[in-house]
Amino acid sequence: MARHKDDRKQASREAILKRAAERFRREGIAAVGVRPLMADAGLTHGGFYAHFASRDDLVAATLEYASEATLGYFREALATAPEGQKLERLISTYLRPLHREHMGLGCAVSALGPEIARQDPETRQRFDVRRRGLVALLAEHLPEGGQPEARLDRASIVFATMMGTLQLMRIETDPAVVERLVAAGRQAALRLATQPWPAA
Amino acid sequence: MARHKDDRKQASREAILKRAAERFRREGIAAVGVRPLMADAGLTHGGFYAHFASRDDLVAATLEYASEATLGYFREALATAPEGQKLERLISTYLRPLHREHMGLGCAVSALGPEIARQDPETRQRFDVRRRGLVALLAEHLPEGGQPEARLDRASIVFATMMGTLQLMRIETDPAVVERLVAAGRQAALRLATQPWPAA
DNA sequence: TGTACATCAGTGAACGCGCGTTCACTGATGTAC
DNA sequence: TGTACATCAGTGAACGCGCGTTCACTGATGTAC
Repeated sequence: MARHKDDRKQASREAILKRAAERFRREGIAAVGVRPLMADAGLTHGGFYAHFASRDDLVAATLEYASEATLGYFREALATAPEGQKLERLISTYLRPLHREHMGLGCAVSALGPEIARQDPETRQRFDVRRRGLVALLAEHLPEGGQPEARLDRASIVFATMMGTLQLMRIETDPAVVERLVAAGRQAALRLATQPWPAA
Repeated sequence: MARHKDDRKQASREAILKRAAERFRREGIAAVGVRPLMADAGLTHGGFYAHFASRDDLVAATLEYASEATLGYFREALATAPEGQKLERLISTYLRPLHREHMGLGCAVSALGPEIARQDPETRQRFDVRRRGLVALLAEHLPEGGQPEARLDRASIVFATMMGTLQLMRIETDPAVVERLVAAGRQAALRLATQPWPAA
């Protein structure tokens, strides 16, 4: 059994993924090269291919890794929220100034949405499993009633509202407008989540 | 007077901007080089610097150009809509399957949001003038009443909802889900735009 | 109208550089006896 | 326990390539007389 060896290899892989997840989100997928990334992880570039088949393979793995981490973060935020305030907690955790600033540690869709849309369908599907996880988390805390599919649609739109608002906050340069966007976005998300949803 | 000469130069500049606006939106800003872009415009790469001080200068000019075009497109769509249906027209023009497919010709925020957020403040501000134009267009067709600032905040959130939904539609690979997102997104945008907006 | 000259958008070779990927190697660790 | 051997993550030089930018040039157009 080569247990310790495998552990060390796994630790290197984790280090690479962690740095990639942060830098891709902060600088954009296209802006981060294999060499600087490996240097960040304390390795040299040649070793990269012991962990990933190609840079594209890394991109897919990193999108999974980042969204898995975000999902975990929101699960934790929910766990510490008092009953009856879970939805509000979810919304105000997502839509806050801190999330605007720390692009490298936040929601991958808000940091990379269009770049993800340009990936091949397989990569998008692997990623989308986690995004659906976050939407499902939202759906669980919507008021009860309605068909499950309709609840998921609704949760998707609440997510779209928060995510879209966060992106606008990041483009905006005026701090006063950013604050107004946070407030208006939270309110809108809460309204969409809780108010009756008429038939189309 | 070197009128004709200036006209020709202006035509070249336009050709470059037009191709850049399309390719940046479709492939991402970082993915399009000066050389292939100039070839697309029927020129060789050396001439680029007769028109732009640098690639960054082109990026800023292109973002203005693309968003100006989108703004014009929506103004036209509004002009042909019957009175009383302008808001619906605006929403269903933005949020439709065609817009999902033609990333290269659509809203720059939906195609490049996070990449725009990474530009320097000056570029973002130049761009934001046009984005505000689109939001103002929305604000004009919100139900009357309320303070102008509050109306703009509201219009911004309606825009964020549509834009966020469009991005999710582009990540989604299942056509059935895409259709559900269009329907739910339109409904949510309309609700946010027309229903009473309680104080925060 | 015809000729000499000036302008300058556009050309394409060349610059240094970083990219993704390959590959012969090294050296620490784990296995066999 | 001690020694010989196998494994394989990690190293770093090298590959061909495209990048943004510069620059000496060309050649079509516009001006001057």
